[in-house]
Amino acid sequence: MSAHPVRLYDSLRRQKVPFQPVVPDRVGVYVCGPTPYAAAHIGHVYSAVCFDTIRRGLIFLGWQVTYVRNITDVDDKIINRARETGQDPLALSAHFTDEYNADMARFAVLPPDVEPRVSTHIAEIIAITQKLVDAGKAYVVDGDVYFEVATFSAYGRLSGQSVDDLVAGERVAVDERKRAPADFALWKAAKPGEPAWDSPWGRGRPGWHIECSAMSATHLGETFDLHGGGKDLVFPHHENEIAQSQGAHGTHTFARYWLHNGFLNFDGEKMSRSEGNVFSCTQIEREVGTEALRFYFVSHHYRSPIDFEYVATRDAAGALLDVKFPSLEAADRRVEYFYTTLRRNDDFVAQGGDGGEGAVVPEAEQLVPAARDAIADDFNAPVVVAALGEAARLANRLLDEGKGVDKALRRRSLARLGRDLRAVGWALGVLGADPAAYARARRDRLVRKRGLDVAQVEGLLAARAEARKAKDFARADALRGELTALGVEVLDTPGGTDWRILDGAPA
RNA sequence: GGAGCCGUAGCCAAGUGGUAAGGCAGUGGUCUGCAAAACCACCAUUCCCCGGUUCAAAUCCGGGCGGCUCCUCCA
Repeated sequence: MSAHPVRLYDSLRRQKVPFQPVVPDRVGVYVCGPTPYAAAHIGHVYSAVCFDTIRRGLIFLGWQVTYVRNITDVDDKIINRARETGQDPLALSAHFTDEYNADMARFAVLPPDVEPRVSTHIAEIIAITQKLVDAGKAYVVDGDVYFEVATFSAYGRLSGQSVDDLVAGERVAVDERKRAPADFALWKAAKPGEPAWDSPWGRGRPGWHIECSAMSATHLGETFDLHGGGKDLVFPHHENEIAQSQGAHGTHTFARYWLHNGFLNFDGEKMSRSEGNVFSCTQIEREVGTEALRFYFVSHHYRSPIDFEYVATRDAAGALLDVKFPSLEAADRRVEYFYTTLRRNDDFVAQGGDGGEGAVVPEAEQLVPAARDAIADDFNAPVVVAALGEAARLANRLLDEGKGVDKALRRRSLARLGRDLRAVGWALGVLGADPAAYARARRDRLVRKRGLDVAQVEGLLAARAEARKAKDFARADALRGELTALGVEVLDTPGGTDWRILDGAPA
């Protein structure tokens, strides 16, 4: 089976274009990963989820994907943090790398096929730097090596900047030793206490940017398919990568398509520690569950910025007491709907079979092609989410109204819908859990948040069951009222009475 | 100062030339001892404003207004 064709928005061309791979049916993807110097926050999650969803989408469409996501483990931020805490910089970044990967796994982000680190690619970085020096595109000053931007005429094409404007807008003090203000470091001479390696220019360490040129060439080749990253990386990081890579390897090499995800904003403001809107992965998991965040993210197109809603309760001094995420709670309810549907569907198929081979109702065949079309059109995940909703509604309708439909046809259709909901869910990184496990985890989380006494709830439920059995509906309703006051919703089903936490109930 | 993005119903959000997906909330209904869940129906003559191009514009062009981002090693 050959891969389904894809159209994608290329940041460099600034338009949607048909994707042409270097090698048929294969895609090499390089995504700029984290610089691990502190715990990951939901901004990291958004970036990781955007490209994970693109990766899953490509796989769903039949492409053989090689996914490379680097770790920048040698960097000023890491060195500074290590100095503050008295740790070894590489040990510190290794620690936060492990934490980062564990955090991303919670949000169903697949591990990369290759996860290269700066510290293990020093030789490759030196080699490409040497190539640039030899070609007269970089120069050495006091053990530093700088890329000379003037040697690359296309500089600024990706970001829409002109070199002259960059000089005019320069806000940081210009290093007088550089030939031009826009020139940037490929290699930095060692300073005391910093990690350093031997090089032809003396001991030192790589500058920022060069590692991605070296590592992408090493693992994907000098020309590869897709390069991704956050919009903030367009300038200078990606611009510099292009200049370095093409300077070293030739003009028409490097990434054939550039993908950039939008940023997360918070009530119109940028995320920052001082605003108190840097939310951790653990905090999200505790408040709304990880799948709610993933579902919320894939309900937006990856290129659009997300204005992230939160409601903070603060004390008189302005310190944060509590944070709520209403839009994530809504996403969690929607996720619950899908799992409830899957659970009903699973039970139905498990009890009476899948109807064997044969046709299904026509609407039940629409989910996969609809998802395929949406993914193939610049990875339009929100449209896939809509298609999932249509399919779940159809499943519920078939489950509700069996009469008038051929028995085996109905079973086949439902079995098909159950499979396809999961397959398409996989493409978005959602609906991968066991429905019962999801329901349990959700209830446990809400019980914990509300500080509910489960034994008390179960006692009231038992009493109500007695009353109902005795047809004492007045008493049953009174008990329901008590449970409602506790924030518990009682669900009478043919299979018995279940309960859940009432949404919006007092904490 | 330079570069770029965005403005679609009460809210969230697709749609980039062919006559407004989907979700939340809301209203009515089916079902139910009562509920909930689920399902059905209704819910933008219109896409920030003003011009223009076109047989046709939310989509293209010009001009406003409003919000945001990058140029600060922040994902």
